[in-house]
Amino acid sequence: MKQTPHKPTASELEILRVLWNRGPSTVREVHECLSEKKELGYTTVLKLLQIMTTKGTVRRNETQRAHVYEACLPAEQTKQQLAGDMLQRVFEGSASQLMMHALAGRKSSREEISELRRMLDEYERSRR
Amino acid sequence: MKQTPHKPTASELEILRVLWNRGPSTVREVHECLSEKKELGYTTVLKLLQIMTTKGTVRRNETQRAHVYEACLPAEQTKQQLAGDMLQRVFEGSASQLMMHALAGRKSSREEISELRRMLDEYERSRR
DNA sequence: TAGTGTCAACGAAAATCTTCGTAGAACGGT
DNA sequence: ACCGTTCTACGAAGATTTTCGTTGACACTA
Repeated sequence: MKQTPHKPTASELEILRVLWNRGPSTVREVHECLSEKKELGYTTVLKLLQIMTTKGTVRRNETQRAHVYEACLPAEQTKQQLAGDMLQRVFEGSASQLMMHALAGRKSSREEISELRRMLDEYERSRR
Repeated sequence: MKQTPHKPTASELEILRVLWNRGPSTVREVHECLSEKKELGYTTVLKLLQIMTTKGTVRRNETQRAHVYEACLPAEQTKQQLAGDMLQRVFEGSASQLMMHALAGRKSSREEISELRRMLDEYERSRR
């Protein structure tokens, strides 16, 4: 048994995002949500959710006929894990490197920049 | 034929990092470099490099008996692609979200914070 | 209660990734 | 010319991911 949370695959992440946005949902609900963006079979979503259940990524409530799925971990925690993982694997732990490459190749508004500064201030304040 | 560069897998990324650090290298050199960190067969590295060659991730010079491999794209470009990809897939394009999650769960030095500020200044300056 | 639609379970195919073993070519020394 | 070493090429096994089709349970309704 692995105790550390599994790193979600690309497809799993799409499903997690739906669950984080909508809260606990049935397969049908998740499927409808994803179908808006891309073609995808109902049973494909079902299977993914079943696999994620065995992995412990999501849990389900079976009291209703249509089982209700829910992410085990809050969005914050998983996102943090993903960002931290990339930070290490790609940028050798340098957050400024990560930011620089994330900002490069996209037009960031002045608002975005000030938002980043504000977050830095806040982080620094809370972090002492 | 896909024109857009392939997103490297985890193993491919490890190899790319060696090539970026060392510059053009033979299989043996890459293998020795990776072996320091983890157990890995020589032919495994060879195979990976052969696959990456067909994918167009690396190119090789065959004039020597031991072929010399080299990354096709500079580190900057690939890292930027990876960071941008995560930015979209995980953080819906919000750079400040990405930054906060990257910083969370690790003790960042004051130097790192000022480095981030400096980087923002520079980005803003160049960006006008 | 027979028909229609919804649902989970199962299995399985196809694609991709990861890892090596083996065979055979090329080379360097004796 | 022969032997051991260093290489590449080939193939293949096992794991994981992604995608569905099919089946049978369940439930609503006419």
